[in-house]
Amino acid sequence: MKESHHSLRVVTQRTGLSTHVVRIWEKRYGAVKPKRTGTNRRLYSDAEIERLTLLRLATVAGHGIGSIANLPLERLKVLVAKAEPAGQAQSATGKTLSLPESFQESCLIAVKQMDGRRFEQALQRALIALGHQGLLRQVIAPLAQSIGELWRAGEVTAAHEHFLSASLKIFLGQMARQFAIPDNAPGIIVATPVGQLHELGALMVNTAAAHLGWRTIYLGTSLPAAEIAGAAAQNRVTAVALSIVYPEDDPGLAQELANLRRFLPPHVQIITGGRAAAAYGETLTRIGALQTGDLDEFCGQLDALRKPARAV
Amino acid sequence: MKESHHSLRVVTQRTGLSTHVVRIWEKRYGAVKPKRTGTNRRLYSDAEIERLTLLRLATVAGHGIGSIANLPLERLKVLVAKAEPAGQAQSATGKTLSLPESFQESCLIAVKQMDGRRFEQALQRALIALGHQGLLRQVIAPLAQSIGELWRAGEVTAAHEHFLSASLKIFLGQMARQFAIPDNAPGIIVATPVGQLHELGALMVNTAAAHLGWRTIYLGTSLPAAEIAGAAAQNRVTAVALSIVYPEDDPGLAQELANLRRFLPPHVQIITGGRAAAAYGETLTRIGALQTGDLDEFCGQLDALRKPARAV
DNA sequence: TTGGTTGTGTCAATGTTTTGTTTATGTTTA
DNA sequence: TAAACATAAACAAAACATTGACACAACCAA
Repeated sequence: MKESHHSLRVVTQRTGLSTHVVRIWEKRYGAVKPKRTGTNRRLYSDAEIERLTLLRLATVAGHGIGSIANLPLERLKVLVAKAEPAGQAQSATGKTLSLPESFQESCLIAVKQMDGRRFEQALQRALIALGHQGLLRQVIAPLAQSIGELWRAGEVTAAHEHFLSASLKIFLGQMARQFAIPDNAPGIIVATPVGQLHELGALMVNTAAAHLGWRTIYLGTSLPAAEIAGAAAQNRVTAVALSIVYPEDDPGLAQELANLRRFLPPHVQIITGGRAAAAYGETLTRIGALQTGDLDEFCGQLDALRKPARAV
Repeated sequence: MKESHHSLRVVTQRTGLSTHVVRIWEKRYGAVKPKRTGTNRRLYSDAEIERLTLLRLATVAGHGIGSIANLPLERLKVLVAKAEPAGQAQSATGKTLSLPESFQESCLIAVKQMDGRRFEQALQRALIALGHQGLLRQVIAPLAQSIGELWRAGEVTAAHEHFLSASLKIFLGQMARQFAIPDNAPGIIVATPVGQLHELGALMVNTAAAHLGWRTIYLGTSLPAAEIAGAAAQNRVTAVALSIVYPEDDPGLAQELANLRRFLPPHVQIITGGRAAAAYGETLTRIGALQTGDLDEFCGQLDALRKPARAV
């Protein structure tokens, strides 16, 4: 039982709600009842943050806050879980295993059946149980990896892989949009460089950055350096994140990366990640790009970047 | 049990009906009888939402609302399951006072600023004003076309085009999943054949089909014929929709299409559309594929297919 | 054919309720 | 001292309800 306490700022960061809304929900509807410090500052528990997150998801799904603010946690989860699909019936599962493996399992089953609705429900449940970061790291990332292995092993077809990829793209894209990012938040461009067609990694990065409160500008795959730089200048971003996954030996890519560094304003940080990023390590080091091994590390780097990036 | 109560807003999101229609169906035909809050707001149960969903699907299939509004749930399910012949052919009303051009304009502004949030807001407003079909035909389709022209004219960069494409993909994907589709609805696979990398057309088709009450299985781009056929067999679909946009002279594609026809069960209809589809017209005719010029036509063909559709 | 009737979806006007945002003013923290 | 937090009140914008009217297609009768 962790009884950690968080400030309002952390709450807004993690729920995507504004400070005003959090306070007014407390005052008008008693949605949460945070403890106070000796000097009257609010202190939120993890449970309350989860509750606020669920409330936001439910309001996005169309429910009025006034009519759901006092619902018990379980009811909220039910509301959110079947928010998107108007499906009914399947309440039978009963078991609420919180193990990431069980979520991967149910996702995989849905993918094998190519059942988009069930797949999304599984993801939604995982989101509720594990949170945004947990969903990304413990379910989606392993899933994207294992589908490739299953395909090579002949257990699933390319169609299943396509299905997973297409479904995940939509889910991730929509997930990143759910956060209320203030206009003065630091900006980051997310894309893949020319020749890199693998999109999932970029979308995961995009979602993670949005969850940390960054204003993300997602530009998809295979974008030339000049275009990235142009977009960076137009939007005054703090960083550019590139996902490099598949071709490990593209000679043009090294050149492209060097160009990007030259075109970009010097204060804009380049961050790279993905399976094939290490193959271009030398170039990346030379141009001063941060290299990221996994999402955890990426989040840490974003947090570090955030401090000095106050003034826009 | 859980006599959960939902606001009118939730109903519109889950059924795809407008608030006006929901209210008028209640008033004129007593289609549902929602409870009220102390302040006279309507409160719908899950059962009523399901009922309204079925009613919408039945009206789309050609039934007059006045003659089916009072049918018991079971009868409605039967009606929808084997969408009977009745009147058919929804004609487009066409006239819209809030001109679509203004929506295109505000969308374009958001794209030029690469402001994802504003873009989505603009689309959302257009959705409310024009409805699902109107949004697709009068805003999204023209938008996707005009961005290409603007790019060739040098008024926007490739980054803007990427931004639009990435944002639209997410929006369309999410739009398609909002409808409550019964499990016994006829299925359709949506994809693009090998070599066809343009995804937007397929996503629009996917959304339109979902709105018409089809159970869609979206598989993304560049899928080999064998894979499509495999997915079709596994999911017992009624049709396969292919979007063919860019390479107009791919000799492999004709072969691929012929293979698809051979691999598919004979009763599965192939429907093709997209700018470059006509270039393969001869092959398409030979394999008995339906060729679609625009979304309107596509919707008509889906309606026609529904009648003889027999879930194996 | 014409002209009326019916069924159906949409729109406008008006008032109420709900909800998010802003303002004003004072306190705490770094 | 500047930025973040707190409270309360006021403001503004959605969303909702109700009524009445209108547009348009389909159908029917003269």
